[in-house]
Amino acid sequence: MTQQELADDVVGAIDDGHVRLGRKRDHSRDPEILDAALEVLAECGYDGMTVDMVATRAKAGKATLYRRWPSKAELVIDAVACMKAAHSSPDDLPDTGTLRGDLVALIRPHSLEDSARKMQVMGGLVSMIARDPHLAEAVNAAITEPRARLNRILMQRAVDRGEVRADADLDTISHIGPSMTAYRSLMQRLPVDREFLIGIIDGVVLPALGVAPERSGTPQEQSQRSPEGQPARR
Amino acid sequence: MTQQELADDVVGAIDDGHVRLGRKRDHSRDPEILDAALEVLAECGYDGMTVDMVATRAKAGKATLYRRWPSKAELVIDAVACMKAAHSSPDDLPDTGTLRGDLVALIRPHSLEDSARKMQVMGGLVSMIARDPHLAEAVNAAITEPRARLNRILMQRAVDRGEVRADADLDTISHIGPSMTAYRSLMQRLPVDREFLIGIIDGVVLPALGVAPERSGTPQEQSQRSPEGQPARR
DNA sequence: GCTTTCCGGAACCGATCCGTTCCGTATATG
DNA sequence: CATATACGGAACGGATCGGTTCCGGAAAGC
Repeated sequence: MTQQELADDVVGAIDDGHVRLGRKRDHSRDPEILDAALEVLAECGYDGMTVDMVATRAKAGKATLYRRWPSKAELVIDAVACMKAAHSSPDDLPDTGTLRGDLVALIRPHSLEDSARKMQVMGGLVSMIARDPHLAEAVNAAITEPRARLNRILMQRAVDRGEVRADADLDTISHIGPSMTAYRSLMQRLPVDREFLIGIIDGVVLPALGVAPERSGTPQEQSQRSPEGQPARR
Repeated sequence: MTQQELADDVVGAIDDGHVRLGRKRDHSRDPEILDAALEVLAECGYDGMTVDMVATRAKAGKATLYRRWPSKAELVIDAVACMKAAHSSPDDLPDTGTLRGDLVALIRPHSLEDSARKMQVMGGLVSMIARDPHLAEAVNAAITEPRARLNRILMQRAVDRGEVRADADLDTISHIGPSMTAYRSLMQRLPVDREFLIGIIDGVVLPALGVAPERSGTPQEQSQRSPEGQPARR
């Protein structure tokens, strides 16, 4: 607890990547552990999650976890923070020429699944967010902000193209999707599927941006055109 | 759970208000207890709330609570269910002549405060909602649905007046306010004030309903009075 | 005034969980 | 092969909490 731990924290000072892990902890198993933490977090929520569950699922010992993180809270904060990593790759930015096309292009099975998982994690953390500003910041930086930023970028591009009104409140509008998705998923417990999201885009987001509801069929009129992938109009 | 409880549930059969509380539990202190439960729930969340806290705050003994409710979970469900009572009074239905006026009229200090409290309770229950369908139903019936219905009624009236498009998806649009309020309050931890709500009404809800912003220069400065004959609806 | 009933308060029990400690072992170094 | 290190696993200690039991006393009924 004293000299022992302090000595452990002395870095080996040689950083040639692979050899000489010498003194300091190597963190090589962090990803598995953090992933397991997120998994349990999504399933059981913060209070329902136990450190043993995480250790077991990561096939690690509880001691290993406590050698690396000082407490359950810090582990969770780290796990949340690491969600941001898998994001903001440039191919996540579609460019179909129209804002509607871009927004719809974001709806893919992988995206739905990823978003659903994030929502579950968020749901499990809500009650804790209210009491731990540090965690609140982590959630905001890892989940809330990236998602809104993505929308904001697409919308700003549309503004620059002259496709939408320049005076629209993008800060507010970029949160419509996340808000209604979270509410539907966590509070109403209804499925967040492609149909729902397209309804939001056509029925809420685009109108808020002053984009006229193009084309005959209003969103409500089932586009009996083709139930699955819409015929790529271009 | 068996004969004992069944016998207890036999009512004294005399309902002259004050005398002869005979066999059944009298429930006279239920309101204080349920209110205390909601208070603690809002502050600490479901898992952070202890039965002792509720008892202490209601100036009751823990035993009294367990005489009336079989478990913490049932107590919480009852507490949530009783939130619905204070609602749906007819004076909660403003009638200003325009939808925007009605929606704005709903924003009052009391309303903001009441809504904030409900959000806190909801936030404390989110992780539990995911795992207890019974509780999920209670939350939906007591919080989610009443709020959306109120919006839906006002909007439907506006539709009947011809103020908004008849083909708008009121089911979706009536959830915009609650969704964005919950997200802002619980996830982003930003204040839900009058300014924010008016921004939602003018920037999101009314545009989604096809009501042109009455404010200055926008694509079509259509007055909200003439509903623009829908081109061949249906 | 006496009895009955219920309530508030406190002690109690069993289970759970965080965080720590200990140990046998697998792996990497030399 | 010998040594050192960290790891997985298990057991432990302390604290908390759900739920139960018990008791002194207050209030209602006779």
